Amino acid sequence: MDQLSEKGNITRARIVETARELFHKQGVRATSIDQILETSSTGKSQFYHYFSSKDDIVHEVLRFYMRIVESGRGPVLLNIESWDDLERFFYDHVEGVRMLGYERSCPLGSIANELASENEQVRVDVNLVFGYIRNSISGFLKGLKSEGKLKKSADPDALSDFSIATVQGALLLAKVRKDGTPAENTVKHALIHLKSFAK
Amino acid sequence: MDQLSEKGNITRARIVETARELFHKQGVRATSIDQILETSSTGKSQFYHYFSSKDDIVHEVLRFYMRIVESGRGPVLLNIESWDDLERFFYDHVEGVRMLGYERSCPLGSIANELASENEQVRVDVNLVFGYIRNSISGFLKGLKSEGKLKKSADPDALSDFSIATVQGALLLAKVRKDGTPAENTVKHALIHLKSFAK
Amino acid sequence: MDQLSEKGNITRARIVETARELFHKQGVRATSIDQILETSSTGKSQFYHYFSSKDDIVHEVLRFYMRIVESGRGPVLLNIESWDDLERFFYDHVEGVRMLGYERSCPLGSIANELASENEQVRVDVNLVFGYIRNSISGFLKGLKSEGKLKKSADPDALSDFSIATVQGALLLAKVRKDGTPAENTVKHALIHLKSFAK
Amino acid sequence: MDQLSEKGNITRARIVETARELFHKQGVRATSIDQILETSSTGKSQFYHYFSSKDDIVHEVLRFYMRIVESGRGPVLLNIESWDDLERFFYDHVEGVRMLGYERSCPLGSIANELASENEQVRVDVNLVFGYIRNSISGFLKGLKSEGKLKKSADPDALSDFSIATVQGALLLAKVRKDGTPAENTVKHALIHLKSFAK
DNA sequence: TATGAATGAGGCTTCATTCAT
DNA sequence: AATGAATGAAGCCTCATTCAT
Repeated sequence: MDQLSEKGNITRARIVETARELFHKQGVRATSIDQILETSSTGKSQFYHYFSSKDDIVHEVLRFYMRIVESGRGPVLLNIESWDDLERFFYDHVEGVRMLGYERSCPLGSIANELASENEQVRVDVNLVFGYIRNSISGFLKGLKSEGKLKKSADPDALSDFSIATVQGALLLAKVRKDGTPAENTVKHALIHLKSFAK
Repeated sequence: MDQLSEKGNITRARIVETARELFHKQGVRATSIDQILETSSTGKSQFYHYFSSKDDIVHEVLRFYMRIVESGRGPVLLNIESWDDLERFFYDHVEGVRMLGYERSCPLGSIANELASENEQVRVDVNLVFGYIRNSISGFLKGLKSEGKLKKSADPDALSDFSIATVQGALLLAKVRKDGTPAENTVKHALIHLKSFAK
Repeated sequence: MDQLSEKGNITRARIVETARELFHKQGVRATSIDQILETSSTGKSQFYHYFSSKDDIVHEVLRFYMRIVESGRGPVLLNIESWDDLERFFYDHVEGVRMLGYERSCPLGSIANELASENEQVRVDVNLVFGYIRNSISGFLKGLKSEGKLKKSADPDALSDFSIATVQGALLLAKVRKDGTPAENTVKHALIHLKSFAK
Repeated sequence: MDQLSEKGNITRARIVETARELFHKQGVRATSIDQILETSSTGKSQFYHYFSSKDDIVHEVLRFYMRIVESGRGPVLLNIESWDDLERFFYDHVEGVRMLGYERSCPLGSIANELASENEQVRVDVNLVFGYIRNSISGFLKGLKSEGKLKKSADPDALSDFSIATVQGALLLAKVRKDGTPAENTVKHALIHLKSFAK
């Protein structure tokens, strides 16, 4: 019984993981449920045992990203506690797309871009993740500020948004150029700007 | 004779314009050819009289943006000749998505994000437009530099990439947040950073 | 369980049988997948559950003929072991098209004629069937030869090709004339010629 | 005026010639009117100026073959007046498909095979051509007979049908095998058989 | 005689989803 | 928990044909 349900969880996890990868690689609409099942070697109609619809698995994938982010187990450092961490936050992202040949941008940004206008749930889901990151960065900056290590003119929330936007734009530009240089330039200058507020 | 060919061009232009609008609103994959034809009140299969495939009309839409950009007739100031122009470049973009209720991001960025990985032509097309804008900005900065009005440490090309990326990221963030504030914060700081190189 | 899979197989077999009949009656290109499904009372898009494409079902139909030929369950005697068998081989074919009002020729020849130039798989598939028949006839003739019952000048392989070609030509002529006489004349003379090598 | 109508005739002839070639190469159904017009560099809708329908141009192509046959200007000797002529009749056909890489069979046989069952006009048209050839051969044989140079048992009409059928079958076999050998074997034996009636 | 825009039916194929077991 | 057959709408595209000039 327990074994079975565990097996189920494994199957379910395999489907989510495959979907996540395919959504990132080619987009949500370009990915059919059949392709997810084939790629994950899952028998047809297993899908509707675990998920209620395609929208549902998109939601699950986004929740998966949220869990990754919360747990800190992802490939990108998100728990920002120092200027070095913030630098890693930026460069981890650029390194991430470099490893994929600059053929993908941020998986969350992509999905949001594709679906946010017609699927409010997607927008909210992505917002949650972005919000978490935002809090991580602004928390760090607020800490600095309370320690008197940040200029008074610095607005932690605004600078967090600036950071997230810059990363998103950098990754998109890398994909369009199929080259990491513009992304590196972007994050480099973003960091220079952010650090200009340090005292 | 002239009327006829004009009529044809009108139909064609109507299809392109409708496609452009729908692609921006809901994405390319979410837009069916039938929907383009219905929305533009065009009889079925006129489409393939003017375009060879769906990819073809995507290409045409992107070429349309290129023409808009080259002619300077678009809603965004792209012919950058002063710091004020650069400021307008950033804020025109934010204003553009504000008018659409923050439900869309950059039409070019969206299409690239959705299709660039699987459609090289799309990537190249978007690159052309981005390249034009990049040249416009870096041209301005290079001019400043030759006049001694820009710090020597400033790299015009890198700063152009930074500008484009920030705008793209800002618009995406506006869409995800359904709110213009983060975008405004982003472009504000981008401008501060850019101007920090002025002498 | 068994019933289910049988039900599936039955659906599939029904599709193949209907396709086979329609291909023979009106040609492959003249037969739409929709027509196959309607005629076989199969719900739409069941088709792609069992076959990957139209080419695929053509392939399956040709494989069906191959199985018929190998199993000897077809309406034509193909297991040639005597002069009488060879005679029946010829006359079975003519009788076959007579029953269909001389409105069709050989189903394999038709499909090959229509598609072999653009579909190598079809050519290969038909070749396999023709090759089987060729071996059957030449095997018989070689047997005769080894028993000294065939003139030394007789070339079993060449005479097999001659037999197959004559049958194909006879059936086509019957269709063009909507009359069996020329086909009968053809196979009669083919047999006379073949028997002229008997000792 | 005259020039114009002549120009028209040239356009028309070009369309017919292109259609003839494409029908032979890939079949009638596989050839679209658009393809005919494109291949012949003819503006669209010129077609319906000269022909009333696709069936009509098929008819015209078949009438073209009839005229070729009647005029004796074709690549195949059809005016049979000697055993040598008959031999050439057979070998010209095989040589004809050899030059086309054994990728096509008889253009008339192909069209008949594809359409005769559903288009009576096509059947009649092909029959006319085949009938002409039949008369040519049987005329020769009847002449021989009246001169006492043919065995009494020989039936000129039956042997003509046999000749036509063998050629058709030979060409089809060449196409299926993508090799001329079986066709050569077939016509060789057909000739042996025919000559066996010579006195 | 000539042009090309327009039409609409239909072809092949894919999709998300449900059903029966 | 799992299987795969079944469904029907919809997607992209091609076709033969007609219209307007």
